[in-house]
Amino acid sequence: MTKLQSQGREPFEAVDRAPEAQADGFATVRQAHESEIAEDYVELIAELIETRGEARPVEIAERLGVKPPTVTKNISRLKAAGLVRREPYRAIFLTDAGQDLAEICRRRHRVVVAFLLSLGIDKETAERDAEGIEHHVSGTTLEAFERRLNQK
Amino acid sequence: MTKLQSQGREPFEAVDRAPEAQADGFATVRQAHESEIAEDYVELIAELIETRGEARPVEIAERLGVKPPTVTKNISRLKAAGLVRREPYRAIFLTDAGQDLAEICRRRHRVVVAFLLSLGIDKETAERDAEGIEHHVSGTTLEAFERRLNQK
DNA sequence: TAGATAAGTTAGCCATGTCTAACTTTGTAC
DNA sequence: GTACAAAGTTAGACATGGCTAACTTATCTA
Repeated sequence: MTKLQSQGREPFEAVDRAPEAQADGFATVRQAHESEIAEDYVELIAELIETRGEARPVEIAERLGVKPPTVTKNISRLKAAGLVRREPYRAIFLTDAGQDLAEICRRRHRVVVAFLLSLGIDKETAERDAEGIEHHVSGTTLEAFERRLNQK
Repeated sequence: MTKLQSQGREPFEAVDRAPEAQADGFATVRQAHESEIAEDYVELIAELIETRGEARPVEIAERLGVKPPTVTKNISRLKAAGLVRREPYRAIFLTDAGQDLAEICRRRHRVVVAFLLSLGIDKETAERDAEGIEHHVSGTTLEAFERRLNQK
């Protein structure tokens, strides 16, 4: 666990943590990065299927701000991971696992955005920051956000 | 800008954003990833200098949970970026630019941790989540966190 | 139904960030 | 002052996630 907080020289003193705990934290962040792409893709695919009727690479590329070959490559990885189902040159569908993941991500995304908005942050910033923050919000923290949202 | 929120079928409806705004958001996240390592390193180096008197690769490796060669490689990049000063086989020092960045990062880190703690989240989780979240918190959001902290 | 255009893929490049194995340097303890 | 252990570096591999250029497939339209 963590040691006690130190003397309080500064307004918010750094919590002095055990090296392994700190290393674990960074490992968690690195792991989160690896799943971010999968999460962003399934989230976006679910969104596109809902709003557009289907998810096409060209649209995914546009929304993510990347080029089509990047999408092709990443979709293959998603397929290998069992998250999407698809034939070459056709639209992209989510497997059950993909849909479950999308559901979790979209819900988490909405909670984070709503929470930021509740702090008085403007929509554009809330969406922008949520995009990055959401992947690093643990279940515990997400619950805290929801608790705060409900008690308002 | 964003369109208006839609019908509200779900508890938190997804905000329907223009594709370019969304793409910008993802681009911002990708950019943030590129500076994360630099930020983590200078933050940690500043911390080690303060608490241990000097920053050594072996300790950085231990704290970040990576192997020494990884640290060597990343420190070279930091040196190339003008953030650290150092001779091979000797301790690592921050340049003025590195110190400025460290200061900003440490302050942001402390605010994020304090904010999470203020939501009733336990220390270990707060530290862990902050490690990932801090790199994606814009100035606007950081201010909102501080405002909230001060008004308690 | 033939061509043109748009969409999608493949191939191959690059940078990042991790690793292991092997080597060099530093510092210390006799 | 030498030898050994610890710290640090170098070399080289690998996966990820971008890109461009060139090719293939699908679609639409005249």
